[in-house]
Amino acid sequence: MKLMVIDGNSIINRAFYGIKLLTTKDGQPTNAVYGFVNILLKLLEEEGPDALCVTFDRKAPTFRHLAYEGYKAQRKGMPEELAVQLPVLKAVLEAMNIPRYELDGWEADDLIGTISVKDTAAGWDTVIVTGDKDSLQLVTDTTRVKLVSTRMGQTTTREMTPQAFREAYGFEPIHMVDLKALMGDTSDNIPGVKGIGEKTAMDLIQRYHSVAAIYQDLDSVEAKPAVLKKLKEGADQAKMSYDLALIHCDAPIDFTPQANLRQQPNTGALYDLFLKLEFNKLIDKLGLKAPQGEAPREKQVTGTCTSEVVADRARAEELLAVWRQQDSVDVLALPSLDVVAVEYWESEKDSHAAVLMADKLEGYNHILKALFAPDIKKNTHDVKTLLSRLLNEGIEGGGFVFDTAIAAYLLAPTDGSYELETLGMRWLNHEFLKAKDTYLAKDAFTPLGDPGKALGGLLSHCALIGALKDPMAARLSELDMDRLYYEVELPLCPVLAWMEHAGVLVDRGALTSFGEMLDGRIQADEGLIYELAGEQFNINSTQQLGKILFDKLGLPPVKKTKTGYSTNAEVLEKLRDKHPIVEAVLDYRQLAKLKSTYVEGLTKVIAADGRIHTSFQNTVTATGRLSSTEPNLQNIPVRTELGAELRKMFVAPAGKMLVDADYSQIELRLLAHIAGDQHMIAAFQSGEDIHTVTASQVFGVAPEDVTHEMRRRAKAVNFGIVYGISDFSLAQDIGVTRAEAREYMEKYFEKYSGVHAYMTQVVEKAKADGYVSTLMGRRRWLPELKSSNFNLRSFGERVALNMPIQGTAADIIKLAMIRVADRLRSEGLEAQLILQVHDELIVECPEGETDRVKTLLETEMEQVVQLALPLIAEAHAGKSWAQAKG
DNA sequence: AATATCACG
DNA sequence: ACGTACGTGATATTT
Repeated sequence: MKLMVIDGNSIINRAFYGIKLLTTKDGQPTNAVYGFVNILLKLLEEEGPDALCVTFDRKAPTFRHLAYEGYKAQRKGMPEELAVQLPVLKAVLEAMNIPRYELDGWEADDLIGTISVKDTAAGWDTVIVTGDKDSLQLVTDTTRVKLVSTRMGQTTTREMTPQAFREAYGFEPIHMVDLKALMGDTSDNIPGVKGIGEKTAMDLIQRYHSVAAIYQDLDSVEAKPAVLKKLKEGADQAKMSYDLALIHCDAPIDFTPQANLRQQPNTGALYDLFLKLEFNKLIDKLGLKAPQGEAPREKQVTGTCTSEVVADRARAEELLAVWRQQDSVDVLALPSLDVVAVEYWESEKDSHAAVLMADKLEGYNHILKALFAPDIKKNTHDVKTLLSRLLNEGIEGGGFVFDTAIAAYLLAPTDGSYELETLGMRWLNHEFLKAKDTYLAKDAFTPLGDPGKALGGLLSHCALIGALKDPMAARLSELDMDRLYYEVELPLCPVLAWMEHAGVLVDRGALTSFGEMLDGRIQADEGLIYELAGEQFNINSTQQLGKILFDKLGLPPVKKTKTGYSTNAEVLEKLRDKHPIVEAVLDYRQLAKLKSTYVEGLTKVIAADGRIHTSFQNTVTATGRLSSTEPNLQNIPVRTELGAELRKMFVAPAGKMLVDADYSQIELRLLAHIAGDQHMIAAFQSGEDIHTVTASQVFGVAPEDVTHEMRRRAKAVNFGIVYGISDFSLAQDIGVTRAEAREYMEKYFEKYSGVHAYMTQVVEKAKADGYVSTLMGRRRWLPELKSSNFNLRSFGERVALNMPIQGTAADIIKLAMIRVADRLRSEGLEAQLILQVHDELIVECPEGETDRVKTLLETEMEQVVQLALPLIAEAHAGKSWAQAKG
């Protein structure tokens, strides 16, 4: 029979430091508990013990840095985020019916020792699970130690049996105490003998086995005179350290292994706990169910839902008429649009769902057109994607009044994914089938799949949209995001869908020949690099490149990454003069990037119409910006001459033009406005170049005497401020000393005192409120600000500075897009918005509309909001993106 | 799946 | 004393 005893404090510590900080949606940290439970489950599977228990420290401080207050024995220096998780872990253990041992005045180690001794006496084997090496002294033929370490979420264990121990240390496990007595252990506050380190101590214990043996006849000990002297002087320290290191196996606890036999967990209690902790994966993995007796909202969500598969045209028309009378109906469609579920609520409780299927309905396309017309008000999940797909089928959808995906995004913009089943869990405490297992499964609605199950999933998710709408809408109102939601985010969706549908024309031939030119130059670089390196290798492998540059050619490594040498452009730039290969690698890198990411990447996604149709993501960024995927058209090169060539490949079709309008310095202007800084506002109102004005202030010279270098540095300061800069990073960025950088910043804050005041005030307010927000009320929650981790907290502070600015710029251009699209349409222009690049809009229009479009863009972009200073947008037209960029 | 790099605002 | 700028996405390599 086998008992597993876990060192609770040690393992929760390892879990805490080994797993990145996780929190629930209200900011409660959970990573240590999560890690502990996972380690526990893994070990149970690995060992399959017959009995199981966990021990915890309750020991008064031995030394200075341990604090003690009643039962809450807590190491001083134990971060708050970890301390609050201890009681949670204990509650989880209780729900799992795992016995716990803790005793005032005793450390977890002592309890473990006592338990292992009693275990052995009872004829049981013991497995000790801990992260600390102290317990190794307990290893015997019947007691093993599993040493656990957790890094980057990965847990590894090392098994210590007597043999393994002897191989590792060269003496018996019991003499671990003696080793510690000599060498000490800072983490446990064991002083050891002054001046004796690991090497000397190991050597002594390997030869003499114990402290007692060494001190019994110190004169006969063979060692360097210096060591002997230290031993002699440290006799008291050795004795005391021995006592400290020795695990006491006589704790007064009532223990029999039989009392710790494995028990089934209390699944109801565990479910409740894990739900609160948002351990949804664990709930799934353990197959936990809600406790009996309360069926949370189940009735309301799925209980009285009747459903039908619409079989004929007449019935469809009948339903369409009913839906037109509803305040709103819930709609959920497959990506193919071949199956669409529509549900409406006949009363508070009763809902009816209809399923439209392409292969069961004549005139299906016509019915979809009617359903998605504006006179039927609809709620759905991810309306932008739906509208985009509808456009591909020739249907212009409208009448969408609520989108659960966008609502979830505005309420928690850092969550990253907003799957319906996850929202169901978060908002309704109810577990739903997963989309991927049902209606989005492979072959879901074909006989190859499980059509019944697919339909069930689709209907429950459709009903879920309806159930989520009210609580989410209420929350949006509560947080003052009504206008942002209903007047910005929702109306932007059709605009984005149209942009995706329109796409941008690409000159495939030009792209191909550009690629061929690159190929030639890449091969030349390759040859040169191999020759200079004296061998062939994979230049794309940073590891192989590092070996060549720093090992073989002996260049000085500038920086390390966690896997080896850093070889990034910043490093290579510093090594440019040291060896001709460096320049060749830099050139190769640039060319390879252009070839693989842009020439090849873009060629792959040119559609049949010769155009590229990106996807704009509107529920991704933490600040409210859009992002662009498959392909990303928001990072097409422009900064280098060669890269900018690519923009010549984005063209207007015959008879049309591209018009590109971008905001001038929108983020700095917003900083001036939000901070209410009179000097910066005045600087912008004067119409002078802002970086030159800043340079003249910081360097104390007249604007006309500002040199190119001064302007460059001032520009870096301006940008840095928006990002929450430090003098260190500014110095690094512009290549001056830290002191100089600090001086620039001081001068800057002297002049722009409003900006300085804003920077301190916004962080303070964020700490008090727990969030920051933009001009239009977009929020980002900042639990990081409460962290005891300096880096994390500092990050939170920088985000608090930056998000209101970047986010307000995002709000503004989104509203501008809606206005521009509205006006283009209402004025009967053929012009079409096709791209957005954060502060830049691109329109394709007939040549004859060019001037009107330029003016329209500039006006709408500038007039979106009235600030304490003007917003400036400038438009240019051309036959290609390169030309239109101005 | 994680890491390093580099393209953009 | 800490460790060092905000927000994205794609590619290639390595595990």
